[in-house]
Amino acid sequence: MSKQPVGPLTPVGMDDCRVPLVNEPLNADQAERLAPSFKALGDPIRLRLLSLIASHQGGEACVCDLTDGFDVSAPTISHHLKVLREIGLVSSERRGTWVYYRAEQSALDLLSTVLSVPQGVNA
Amino acid sequence: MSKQPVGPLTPVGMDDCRVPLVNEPLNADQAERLAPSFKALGDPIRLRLLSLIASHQGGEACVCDLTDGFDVSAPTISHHLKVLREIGLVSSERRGTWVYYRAEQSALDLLSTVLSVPQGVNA
DNA sequence: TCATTGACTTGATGGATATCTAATTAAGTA
DNA sequence: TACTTAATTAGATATCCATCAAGTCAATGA
Repeated sequence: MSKQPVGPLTPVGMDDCRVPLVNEPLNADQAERLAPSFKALGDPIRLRLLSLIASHQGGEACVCDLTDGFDVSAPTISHHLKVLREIGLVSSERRGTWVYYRAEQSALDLLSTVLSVPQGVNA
Repeated sequence: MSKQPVGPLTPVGMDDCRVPLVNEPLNADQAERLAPSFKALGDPIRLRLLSLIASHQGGEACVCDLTDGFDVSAPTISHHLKVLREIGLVSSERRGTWVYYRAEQSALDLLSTVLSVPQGVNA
């Protein structure tokens, strides 16, 4: 119980991270909360899955729409979706036989902001 | 020679990646070129180093300015700086006794764009 | 030339992780 | 109930990676 399992990105407690990292140095705490999200994006399969989900009609996609076009097994896809879900980059919902994944745009937006380079920084 | 060591982000050949991943699905090739950069950001120490460098006076920082405030050894810092440099997120230059690191803003900007969520996407 | 300081490289190690097969759960249907 | 399909979990394995101690390289100065 001494080390919590890296909570999700969206819910709360990340507001102090919604700042470009070029503006001021991240402190250790902020860095440790942000890094796992970037790590989750650091796998090509997860990046493609997220992009597939986020760009899909209606902002969500069924797992059955995601398994094609990858050279890995279904359990591996499932594993990567779990990583994305646990970090809060996507959410999932079961509807009947199928499970649908939805991209969490606010989480994406936060990470985008962290990496953004505001005009006129460090001329 | 069959598998190149994942080239840097900035130089060239990344222009086709400068698109929000919510706009259309990343293809396998794009994902494999982008993922290593996010992976590089996926470590809290590297995130802090990058932020320290990027936010430092003049847009650059000496290694001697970076080693304090971390709980890891100097070789470990050096290792993380190398990872950031080889992926193209920072560049380095020796001036006399000291080595200075500079953030590559165009690389940061590219990654920020990839994660950005344009208004009105997937209502 | 030798000593000092800054930075990096090397080599080893423990822990994390991507992947698979096999088994399991969940929902629908004959 | 039994069968089928969708998706996940469990367990095993091979690889990757963060870290450190020790050694090396580079620049400066006594």
